[in-house]
Amino acid sequence: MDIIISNSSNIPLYEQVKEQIKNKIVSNELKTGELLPSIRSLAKDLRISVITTKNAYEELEREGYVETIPGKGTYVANKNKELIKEEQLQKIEGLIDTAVSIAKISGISKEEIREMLDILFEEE
Amino acid sequence: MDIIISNSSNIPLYEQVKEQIKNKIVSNELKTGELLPSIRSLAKDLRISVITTKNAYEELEREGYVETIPGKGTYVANKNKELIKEEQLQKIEGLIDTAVSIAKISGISKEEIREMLDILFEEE
DNA sequence: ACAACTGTATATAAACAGTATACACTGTTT
DNA sequence: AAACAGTGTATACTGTTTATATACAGTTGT
Repeated sequence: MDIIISNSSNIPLYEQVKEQIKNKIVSNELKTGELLPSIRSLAKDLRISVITTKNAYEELEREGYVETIPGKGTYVANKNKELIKEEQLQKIEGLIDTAVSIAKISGISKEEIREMLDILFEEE
Repeated sequence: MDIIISNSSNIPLYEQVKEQIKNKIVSNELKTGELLPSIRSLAKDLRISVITTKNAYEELEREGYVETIPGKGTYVANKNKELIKEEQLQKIEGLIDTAVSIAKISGISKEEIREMLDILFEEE
């Protein structure tokens, strides 16, 4: 499982792991029913503690993205695809909303943001 | 000074205070040389500790937004306006960038984001 | 000098992030 | 059935971050 974590980031390790796995589920790179790497092997890969990977998996389970069976492993859950898209839309709306707030405060125009959007959408 | 803080937010108190004061400086609601409320009076207003308001002011000073003189008070610093705008632009670019990343992962189109941008820009 | 205001320093408590290690469950191999 | 090698779980500990109370020190006007 290719996950890249940064120790110098201000984002907690378990959250970096959580987000990247969530992304793989949302993008369908990880499909429903698929077995995730064990917390141990993932921890060894990333050179972090077993407990940290466990925390990541626990949060994913709390949010309904995975299901874990003691002694067996952790599997991608059958989460409603429409619900997932709705969550992503809301996340984006939140980001755009703060961006707009900042723009208004500092007198930045809508066109400047539009340009950023155009450029960033092509680039990646 | 009207600042609204939420105890239930996941954002630390000192950071909520810091951001809102920074916004007032960026929007020129607080002008260069102006005296901020004392850490004590602000703490009393917001019903938080003196140390917490002090932490907020310290960070603002570290970022060059204010200057504080022991025994006298804390004043809005004469920070380069162009530099401030540059910082705000970068902050917005970061937000749009993550929004675009999420959109690409979950198959959300540029048009959907554009619509959000239009709506949010009119609303507020 | 004193009173009333400023910011500062020290010590403490609680929550959070990350860890190591010992424990318990599941499945396979013998 | 016993042994083993894999899975997740629970406990206990360390260091950092967030927030606090309280005692200290500088500035100003009377």
